[in-house]
Amino acid sequence: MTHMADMPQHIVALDRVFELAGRLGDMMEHALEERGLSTARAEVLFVLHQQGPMVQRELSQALRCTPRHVTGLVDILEAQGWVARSPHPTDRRATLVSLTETGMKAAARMDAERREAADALFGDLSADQLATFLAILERVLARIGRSAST
Amino acid sequence: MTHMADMPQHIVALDRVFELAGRLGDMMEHALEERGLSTARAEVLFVLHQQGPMVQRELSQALRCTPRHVTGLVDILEAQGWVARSPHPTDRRATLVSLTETGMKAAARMDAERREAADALFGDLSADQLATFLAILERVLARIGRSAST
DNA sequence: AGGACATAGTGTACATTATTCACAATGAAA
DNA sequence: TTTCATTGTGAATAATGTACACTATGTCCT
Repeated sequence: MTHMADMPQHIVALDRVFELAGRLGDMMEHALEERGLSTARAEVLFVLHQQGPMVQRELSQALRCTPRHVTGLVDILEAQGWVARSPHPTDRRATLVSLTETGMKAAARMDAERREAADALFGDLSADQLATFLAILERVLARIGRSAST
Repeated sequence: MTHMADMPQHIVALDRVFELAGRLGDMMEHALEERGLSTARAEVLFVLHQQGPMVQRELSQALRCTPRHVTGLVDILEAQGWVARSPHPTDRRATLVSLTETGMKAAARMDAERREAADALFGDLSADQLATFLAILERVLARIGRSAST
């Protein structure tokens, strides 16, 4: 049974990245579920807030899930009043999904909270430290080839 | 519509942590599913490899899931030959779960691959860079209070 | 010893998330 | 117009994980 002390720092770093992401993810999930949102449904709001109204097909590509799943997500979000479906102006097959007033406010609010969280976590680091941290992240990401999430 | 350039570095850092963890998680998941393992089931092997044979109740605590779920996970892992159930020597209610020879080899192999991956990702960083990176991760983790995963 | 109470594992039922496949309605191209 | 592609959705299914009830034990208390 090996003890922590033997661990090369690379592995510790890898573990810590997972641990941090896991904990942050849990916190996010918990915060979202208090508003009746799942991660996937919140992501819909996020994408719509960032990129504006969108056809379901585009949503499915942005979320990397099946069009069928988008139907389900939008069903719930619509029933809860976060988004609204409207007919596409030129293509009568397609459905345009846009944020309602409520959805817009919620998305803006969540975005603000995200910024606050980032500030609370990293805000007191020196510019140098943050730059190093970020540079390493970018470097590692580049190494594994970042195709996802643009 | 704001552009990337406006983003404070804190937020970029937060995003990159998620992006990195997400991509690494996807890679892990993909590697695991080639061996017929899900993340949860692989975690069972991981825990057993780290801490030795264990009663299902302990597994449920280590994995932070319900005892009922452990039953299901062990059912599959046992059917596939990764682990074996044996009666607890003193407590006849409990079931001891241990790695089979196959499971042991697989776990050792996966552990080695994890180390290789960590080395491939962080191996060429200077000691200073790695130390800074790690220090920031630890600091941020400490800030949000690390109760999970020991 | 006997009884009260906690604990370990599992059957049954269920919720959630996400996928595949088939299909109707519509668009686009020949 | 005929053909083919595309959009969204119904129906069925798979994977994960939970809650609750129940049996078989262990433990503790007089």
